[in-house]
Amino acid sequence: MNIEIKNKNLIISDIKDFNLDHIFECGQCFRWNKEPDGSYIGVAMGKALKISQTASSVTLYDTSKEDFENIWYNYFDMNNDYGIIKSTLSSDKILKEAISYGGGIRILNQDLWECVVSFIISASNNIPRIKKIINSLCELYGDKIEYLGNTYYTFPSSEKIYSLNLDDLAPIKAGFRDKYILSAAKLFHEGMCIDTFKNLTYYDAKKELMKIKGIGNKVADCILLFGLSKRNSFPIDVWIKRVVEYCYFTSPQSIREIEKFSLEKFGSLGGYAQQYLFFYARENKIGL
DNA sequence: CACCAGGCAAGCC
DNA sequence: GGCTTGCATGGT
Repeated sequence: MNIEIKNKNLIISDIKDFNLDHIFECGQCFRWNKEPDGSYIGVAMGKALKISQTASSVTLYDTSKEDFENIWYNYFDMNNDYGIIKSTLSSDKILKEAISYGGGIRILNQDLWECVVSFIISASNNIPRIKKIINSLCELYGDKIEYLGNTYYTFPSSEKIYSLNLDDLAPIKAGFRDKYILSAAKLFHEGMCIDTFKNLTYYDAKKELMKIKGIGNKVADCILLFGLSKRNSFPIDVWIKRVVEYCYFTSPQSIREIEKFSLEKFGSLGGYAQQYLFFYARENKIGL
């Protein structure tokens, strides 16, 4: 990986296993949008960013070396060798096939609080509407950012949301999930934070997360994977259930069975496997 | 009109 | 433990 600054833009050359469409369309994040020119603009970790890619390089617009090193390097999981992960998973025929479509996926290291709220909103919902609800929440209660001549909004802090009530949240149209968002804000107000989970095992961290109303088995797994770097986590949603049943079984399976399957098959790489399979299924490569 | 969408909580057995 | 039902809202 090679870095240079040119006209305030930060350009990365010699970067492998990195594809913006794969990264942003594999269901792990909700605040990145594709522009007509193929670039993406999003807000994360309190910063706005436009990012584009050619065959040989990635450009982060109007971005300092400090922001790259302090924020985006870790956010895009650049200190992680996906070549090894992919070759290990490719010993499985199905995964090898899935990786041939989504080989540029990277698991983003996202903000814990944003993950908690975003995946509470994701329950029994569809991705376009999840994005819409989160965007409304940010426009209403986030902080303004000016970037490249446009206005963007940060994800509102837990304290900001703690100061709100159900009527305040009504405009974002979160439906029955609004009260769960407030319950999460209450626990964070009472001290829950990234350090709460620092030394916990996957299972204990999951139990802790599920103290929040609105966080069950699947939502907890998403937060563990994207917000707490628990890469063995294998979130099982309707898509993953379908693709696993279709590719590895001949009949419907319980969630328990699929969890057991993931643990035995993918082990500590479960999270990566889940992302490749999700992208594979969503891109409709197997007619699900 | 019914049915579904990255599920979950509560209530039942 | 596992199974069923109601839940807000918007799209097909």
